[in-house]
Order: sequence, then structure tokens, then C-alpha cells
Amino acid sequence: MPPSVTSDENPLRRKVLDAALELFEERTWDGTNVPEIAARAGVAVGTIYRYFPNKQALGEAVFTEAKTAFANAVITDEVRKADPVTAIKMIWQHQIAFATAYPQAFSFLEHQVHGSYLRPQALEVVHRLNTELVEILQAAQAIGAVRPGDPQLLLSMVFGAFVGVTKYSRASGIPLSAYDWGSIGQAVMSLLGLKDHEPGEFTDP
Amino acid sequence: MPPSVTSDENPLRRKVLDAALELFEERTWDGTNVPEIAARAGVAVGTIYRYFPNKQALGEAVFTEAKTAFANAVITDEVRKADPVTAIKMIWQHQIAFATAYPQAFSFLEHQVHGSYLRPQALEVVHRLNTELVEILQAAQAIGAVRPGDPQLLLSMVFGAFVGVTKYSRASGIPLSAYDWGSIGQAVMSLLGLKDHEPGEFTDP
Amino acid sequence: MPPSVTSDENPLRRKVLDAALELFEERTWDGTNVPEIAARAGVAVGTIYRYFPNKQALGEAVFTEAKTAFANAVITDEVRKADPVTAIKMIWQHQIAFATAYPQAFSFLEHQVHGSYLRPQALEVVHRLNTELVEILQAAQAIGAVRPGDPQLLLSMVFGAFVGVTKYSRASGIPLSAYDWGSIGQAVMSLLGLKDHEPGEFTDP
Amino acid sequence: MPPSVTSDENPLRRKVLDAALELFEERTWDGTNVPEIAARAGVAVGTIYRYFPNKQALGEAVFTEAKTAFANAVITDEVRKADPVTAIKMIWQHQIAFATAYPQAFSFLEHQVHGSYLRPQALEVVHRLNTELVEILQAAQAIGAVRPGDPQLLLSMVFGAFVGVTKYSRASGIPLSAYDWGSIGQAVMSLLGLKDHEPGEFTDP
DNA sequence: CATGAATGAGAATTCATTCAT
DNA sequence: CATGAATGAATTCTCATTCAT
Repeated sequence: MPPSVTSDENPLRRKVLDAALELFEERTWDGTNVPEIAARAGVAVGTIYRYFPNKQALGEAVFTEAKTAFANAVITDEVRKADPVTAIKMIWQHQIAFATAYPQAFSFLEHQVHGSYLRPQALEVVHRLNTELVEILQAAQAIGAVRPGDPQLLLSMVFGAFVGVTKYSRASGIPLSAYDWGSIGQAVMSLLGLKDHEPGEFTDP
Repeated sequence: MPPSVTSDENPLRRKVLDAALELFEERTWDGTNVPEIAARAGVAVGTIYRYFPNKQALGEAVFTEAKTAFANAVITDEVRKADPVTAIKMIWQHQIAFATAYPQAFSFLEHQVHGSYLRPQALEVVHRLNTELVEILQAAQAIGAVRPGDPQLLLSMVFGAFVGVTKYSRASGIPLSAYDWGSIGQAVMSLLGLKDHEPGEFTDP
Repeated sequence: MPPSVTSDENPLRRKVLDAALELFEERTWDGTNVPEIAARAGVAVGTIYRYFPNKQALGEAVFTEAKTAFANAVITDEVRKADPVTAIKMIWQHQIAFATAYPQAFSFLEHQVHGSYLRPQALEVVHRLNTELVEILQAAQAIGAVRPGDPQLLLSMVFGAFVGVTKYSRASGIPLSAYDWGSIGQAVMSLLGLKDHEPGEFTDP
Repeated sequence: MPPSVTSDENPLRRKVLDAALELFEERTWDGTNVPEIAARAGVAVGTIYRYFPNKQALGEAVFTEAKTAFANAVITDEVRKADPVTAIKMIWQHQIAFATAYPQAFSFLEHQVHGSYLRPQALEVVHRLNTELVEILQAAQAIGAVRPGDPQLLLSMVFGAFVGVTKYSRASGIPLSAYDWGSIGQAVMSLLGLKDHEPGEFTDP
């Protein structure tokens, strides 16, 4: 069972969400069936339906919870108050910290392009997070600290590169905690063209 | 129907593969049902089973065909003969060309981490391609042209960044052909720490 | 392919009937599919439908042909002219001869209690044969040569005992030609209570 | 619904087995479809799959249950303790009793030469019963009470004759209880050449 | 409130039959 | 006339959901 991204009032609901996250990550939402989720959660099938009206709602809940936790972890109030360059560096560290602590949740979020089961409402969190990130990047571009160009695109590349690292981690079995985040950070900051960072700045979280 | 990555002896088999690729990309293998594939291919359900023993085999065929086409497009004999730095630049251009010509095939391949329907044999192509790419990267590192560090990891990051671009393309509706590949290339080569490239080198394919 | 119980005008139709008999005997009518019949007959599926409107008609044709051949083999004009006791002995010998020459046809006929695919018309031959046999048995009872009692029942028992021998033959792999038909005949004639037969009369056909 | 040959813990499983026996007897295993079984059992299709992994397993369960019940009914401990001649007579009576009480089960067992759906394991019961019967017959031959010759063959004939009676019963609609079992018994014992039985011994069960 | 047996709509697969070549 | 690819209705089996206990 993966570590929960949030604590939950009800322990059974919690177990269901955790089991579901784990299985959706392993197999896909479509590829997972409800009895399996119940089995892994150690509850009866009927119990799942006490907490979620149907499988789609369970999927949305898993997604929304994970995405919200990710957004909150990555953009904190401290980040909001920091200058753009510092903010970017903090976000990078937060992302590493989140993906290290909750690898399954992170991986699950990764694959939700295909969210046939996600209604637009569930995607709001995604947009909010995106907007905030883009704004920070634009601010950094405005002061010439980051390479010019479509900020969305830059963001996608940076995030993509990080996802690449996590995929490699899962494929190779080498946990995220084992990487040389200093040099990965330098590489990624080069990608952004980020001026104004001293060598040795990026250290393992 | 997406453009086919290969031509095929049998036109019905071809239509089935194309329709399946398209739907698997839109929805997931598990999330697509056989009648839908038949409908989109414009054939009867039974026809699919003339060419593929079952849905899993169809999934494998779609995957293997796309992955093989990708591998062949990316690493050509020319690439094999070139020096490491040139090879890397060629691969990068080939990847852009493939993803531009066959966006659905590329996107489909992207999401096949979850290939519950892929037997180990189907993953051979993946390993072969990977090995070749890593060797080229190592050669480039050996001559000091590329940032040191685990070549697999660097590869994952570069590929991840590119996937980030394609995801953004799909999400935003801006086709790959519309991007400033010159600056994207420079950004990515910075990620690799690639020495020895002149400004203005990376232009749209 | 089993030996055909009749010769047939058309060689393809013949091959289909033979293959079908063989498969229906091995598997059941329901359990046999048309492509299999075609394969065993060495013809294309479509060819079957040139000679038989559908699978049911093919089943009926196989049945009717085999049953008719059996009836003609068992009750000949010679039998009809003979006295009841001689007739019974001849019928017994004919039955052995038929089952020996066409074991698959005989076995197939055996299992057609379940002829869900046989329309009443196809069962006419059965009734005709049965009527003739019963009449002979009644004549033998009338002259006190055979045990009294329902002649149908006696007939069922004698035929049942013979079927028992053929089943054993198929199960054990010992061909019918290898049995001691003399003593089997004596045993069965005891079952009928048949008076008036000398020892040593029943010999292998 | 036929009378069940055994009682069963679970009433739904019981209903499914009973309905299946009935239909397999009427139509053949191949000729019966699962929804029909469900309908006759008065359960939903899915329910059948709660108790049996697939149609083949259901077929095997029906067969094994019926055959085991038959074996247990026919060879009891009393039979095992009796002298060969008495044992044979008891077996004969038991067989009549079983076929009278469970005509469908008996008829079903009859037609299972074609058990394409029976794995070897399911046929073990058959062999066990057969072995016991043959041993008893051999013992009777050893003391000269039964006609000499292959005991398997004699057994097949006696059983075949009995099956003949039951087939006639089903075809004619005259129930087994209506026959003159005394004279049938005498006829069959003549078939065996069974010495040492007094007239009038075989009476209806 | 939790359970898990029962349900039946829907998904995968088979196969009798047709028909263009 | 023979062929066998194509068809789609029928069949087996799965699984989201309900509901009596």
C-alpha cells in the first residue's frame, strides 16, 4: 500500500483510496476492477460503494486527491512570496521531495492524459497549478533570468525531463533518493537557461 | 485514421492496426473494446479475429509495429556511421520528424509503460533501441562532448523533455511543425551539456 | 476417413459426408464445426454449402445415409423370405458384418438419441427398420422359439448387448474382428431364449 | 428438474447442477448454452460462474457427481462382502433401482462416451467402478458360476442390455417401474450363463 | 455500517453462412 | 463450380453494481 498523500477522516475510505491509487498506477483505471481494489484494500466490495457512488467517482477522487496534494506540496506560500528565481529552485526541490515520498502517486498522475474517467471539474486543479507555474516562469523570463520562449513549452520540457528521471527510477529500480540531484539540477537549470545559480547549490533534499 | 507507420500487405489488417492504434492512443488498451475498433476500421468484428488471435495479440502487434518503425526511423545506418556528436544531433532530428509525421503513434508509444498486455518478447525492440542509444551517448561522454553521469539517466531526461513538448503540442493543439525547433534544440543540447554546436544549427526539420 | 457406406455420384459430396460422419462420431453434431468438416474433407467451406443447404441438412444426410445402409445391410430380401429363427440368426450376422466393416458409421448411429438436428422425417427409416425387426421377433415368439414378452423390449436388450460389445471394442482398441463371435452369439441367443440352435453354429463372419 | 443424486450444501449450486444435468441429457453438452442452464435453474448467468469457473468445469462436475452416485449406489459394502453370485444379483438390483430413481442421471451417464469436455481425471471414477465390477465377475467365473470369456466383454453386454431397456423406456414412455423385472433378470442372467438361481428370484425392486 | 452473494449488461470470442473472385 | 475471406448473430465469460443479511 503506498503512503497516503493526505490523512483521511475515515480509515476504510483511506484504505480504498490507497489501494485504488496503487492499482490504477500499476494497471490503468480501465484495467483495474473493483473486486481487486476491495481485495487489496482489505474490505468488501460493497464497502467501496458506501464511500464512492461508482468506479468513476473513485477514480476522480484518487486523481483529485493526488493532484491537490502535489500542487500544495509544490507551490507553498513561501514559494509565492519568493522572487522568481528562488521560487523556481524551491519548486524543483519540492517536486523531488514529493516524487520521492510518494512515487506511486507521482507516477499515477503522470499517466492521466488518458483520463476518460475524469470530468472537466476534476481537471480544475491541474489548470490552477499550471497557471501559477507559468506565471512564475514568466516573471523569471521578464527579468531575463530564464531563456525566452513560450513559458508553457519550457515548463513542459522541464517537467518532462523530471518525469524522465522518475520513469528511469521505476524501470531500473534505483530509488529517487539515490540520484545525484546536484548535477541533475544543474542540467535542468541549463535547460531553462537559468542564470544566477551558484555551483553546488542543488543538493539532495 | 492515423498515417500508417508501415505499409502492409493486407489492406484490412492495415485498417485494423490503424484504427486500433488510434483508439489505444485515445483511450488505453483496456479502455477500448473490439467492436469499436472494428467500427473505426470499417470492418466486421469477426474480421479482426481473422488477423489477430485475440485482443492482446492485436495490442502487441500495434505496439511492436510502432516501436519498430520508431527505432528504424531514429537510428539509421547513417547514424551508426556518424561520430557521436553528429549522431546525437541526427537522432534528435529524426525523433522530431517521426513525432511530427506520426503523432498518434508517438503518443501511443509514450503511454506503454503500462503494457499489461505486452509479453516480454514484445519489449525486445525497446531494449535494443535503448542499448544503441546509450552506446552513442557513452561514446559522446568518452570524448568529453556530453555532460558526465549515468547515460541512461541523461537519455531519460532528454527523451522526457521531448515527450514534454509533444504532450504540450497535443494539449494545446499547436502542431509540432509550428515550434521553434532551433531554440528547443539548443535548450536540450544544454541539458546534455553538448559542446561543439554552433548557434543556429538546430532548425525545423 | 471412414469407409463410405454407399458410393456417391459426386466425389466432393462423398468426401464431405465421410468427413462429417467421422467428426460427428468423434465429437457430436453440436460439437463439430463446419470449417473442421471442410478441413478434414479437404474442401473449402463454401463447397459444403453447395451440396447441403446448411449444417442441419448435412447432419440429416449423414444420419439417413448411414441408417439406410444399416437397414439394408441387416434386413435383406433373403432375410424376409427366411423362417423367423433363421432370419434372426441372419440379422445377427449381418449386424456384426456391418459394424465390423463400418465401425464409425455404427457408432455414430448409436449416439443419435440426441438428434436435436433430426427432423421427424429423418427418423422414418428408423421406424421402418424397427417395425420389420419386431415383426420377425413376434413371428419367432408365435412359434415358441423365442422367450415371450414385449418384443420391442427383447429387441432393445439384444441390440443393447451388441452395442455393449462395440463400445468395448472402441474403448479397448480390440477390433470387432478379433472376438469369439461363436460364444457371444450363444450368449445373446440365450438372452432371447432362442431354442433350436446347435452348438458351434455362430462363427466369426 | 430431475431428482438430485446427492444433496448439496449450497442450494443455488444444487439448482445449477440439476438444471445442467437435465439439459445435457436432453441436448448434449455442446448443444446446451449457459443462459439456458441459468434460466432452467432459475438463476442469473453470472451465478453459474460463481460456482463453476467455466462451462467445461460445470460439465465435469455434473458428470462426476452422477457417476460417483451411481458407483456408490451399485457397489455398496454389502456387495463387497457378498459371495460373487449374490453380489452380481445385488448389483443388478441396485442398477435398476438407480435408473428408476434417477432416470435422467442414468441416461446422461450413458451418452458420455463423447465427453470431449471430460479431462482424464474426471474419468477416474469410471475406471474404479469398472475394475470392481470386473473383479466380481472374474470371481464368479472362477467358481464356474458364470460363462467363461473376457469378463469386460460380458460386463459390457450385460450393461448394454440394461441400457437397451432404459432406452426403450425413454423412447416408449413406459417407466422402468412398469417392467417385468423378473423375466428381464432371468434373460440377463442367461446371458451371463449364471448358474444357481432359482426361478422367481428376480422381482421388481 | 460492513459484507459478499447475486445480478445482468456488456465485453471477448466463435462459427454458420454468404458471396466476390 | 470451387474457394476462402468477410460477416455478424450467438455464445462464453467478466465485472460494476445492488441488496438481503
